[in-house]
Amino acid sequence: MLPTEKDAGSASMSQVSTSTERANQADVAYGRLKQLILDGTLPAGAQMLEQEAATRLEMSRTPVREAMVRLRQEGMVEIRPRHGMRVLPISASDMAEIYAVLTALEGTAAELVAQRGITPRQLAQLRGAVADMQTALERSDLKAWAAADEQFHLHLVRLSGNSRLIQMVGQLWDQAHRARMLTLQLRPTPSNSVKEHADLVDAIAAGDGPRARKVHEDHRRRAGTMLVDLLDRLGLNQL
Amino acid sequence: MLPTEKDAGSASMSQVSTSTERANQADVAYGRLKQLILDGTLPAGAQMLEQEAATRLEMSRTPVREAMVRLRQEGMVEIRPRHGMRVLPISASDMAEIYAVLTALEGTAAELVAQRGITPRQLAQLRGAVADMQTALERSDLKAWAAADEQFHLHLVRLSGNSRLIQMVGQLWDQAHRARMLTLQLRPTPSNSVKEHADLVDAIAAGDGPRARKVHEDHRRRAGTMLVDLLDRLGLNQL
DNA sequence: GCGCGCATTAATGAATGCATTAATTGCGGC
DNA sequence: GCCGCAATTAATGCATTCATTAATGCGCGC
Repeated sequence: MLPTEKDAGSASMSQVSTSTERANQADVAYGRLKQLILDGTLPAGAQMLEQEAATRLEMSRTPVREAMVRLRQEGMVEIRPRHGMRVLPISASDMAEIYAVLTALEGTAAELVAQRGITPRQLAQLRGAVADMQTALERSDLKAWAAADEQFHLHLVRLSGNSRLIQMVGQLWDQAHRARMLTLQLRPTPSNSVKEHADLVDAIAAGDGPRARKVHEDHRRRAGTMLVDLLDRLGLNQL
Repeated sequence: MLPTEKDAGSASMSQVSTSTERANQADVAYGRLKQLILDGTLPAGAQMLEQEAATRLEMSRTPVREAMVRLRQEGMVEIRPRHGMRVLPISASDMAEIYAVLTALEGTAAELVAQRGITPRQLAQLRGAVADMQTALERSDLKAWAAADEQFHLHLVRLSGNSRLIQMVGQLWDQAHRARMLTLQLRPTPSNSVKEHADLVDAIAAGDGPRARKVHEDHRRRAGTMLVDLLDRLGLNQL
């Protein structure tokens, strides 16, 4: 399940029907609603009734409801009878929670990748993403940096080969996505980013699982702490 | 969200309607179907059509379908058009995957608990579960041991206070539950179990986060390895 | 203006109906 | 008996309908 164009900008690993790749209406609704949330069209706290969504997506309420149930299970929305779905805001404490779990999961992913070993092509992919990050920073293009950063992490987690870990990480990314994008221009320049990622790639290339894990956990922990402090300092509680 | 009687034997943190605690039919269907899976009534590979489930649960297909979608998202079943839902079997490699993620998450939970500190009452709860495990082992009652073990882990993860971590761990527990129960009488006597859990409680009581994490990760890693080896050795691939 | 009670409205959960089509069955030919 | 094809059946996805009831609006009294 690779991201399609529909998922551009998102690390979501959408679940689709098992038997065929023909998208049913529920899948369409899920993808469309999720996109609205991830790209900020539906901001934190926004509500949308089943019938509104159905009208907007030009389908009946049945597939829309299924989509909303799925989004609820992913922690993206809450569903309140007579109020439809409401996009769950992300507070600083949510972010702390997300990053605590992400640190554990991605650290494990890094360790698994190092243990499994990595092909030259895969290594080139990771190094390529690091190079993209460097290029972006030289141009002071934070947006491109974020995209390259995301690409790096996506490759990394995928390489772990643990489907459950991949799914869970994807879910957390989606929950944090909007807040990360909204704070992108507010955060300090990630000047150590390139070095940290490169160190991780080195540890992986050396097959050093414990080191890869530590390097990556430290990286994720620092990023999380930075974001949480930023949200706290700016009093941003509903992103 | 505490386990209700309906969830006895399961660590599932079921998601219910937000606004009221009045269970709607979809919630009922979800709980009932999940119970059938967890208690082995619906074994690995078992299929159940929407209409069969609807008939059995004495409701229409609509809430049944929602329940199946939720179970699918939790990794408990797959849904194949015209074949209904099928209970996903757990293989040795699935178990390896589950335990790799559980080790990461529960290790983090242990660290969080130690960092947050713990009340005397909470400490007594954990020690109580350890004592229950000891009592069960003295009686060679593996079933009681498993229940006490599960209670310990449930307390531990809850005490982390990280709702996302709690939900994810619960999901993995549910996926592994049937396989763990089915192999309970096949596995070696968990003779180090009491000591390992007691060591963990000591680390937590001492507020030693890194130590708690390490003790618990080692514990979980060993348990996972033991189970995976057991499944491999016995050629059990569809539990 | 405010609060309360009643009437009305609308959103949902669930049931039902329908169109689509995958799966099964039956038949004929070899 | 086996295979292929056509007909039939049945499971699903989806749309529509209906009953329930929470939410809203309105009117009245203070």
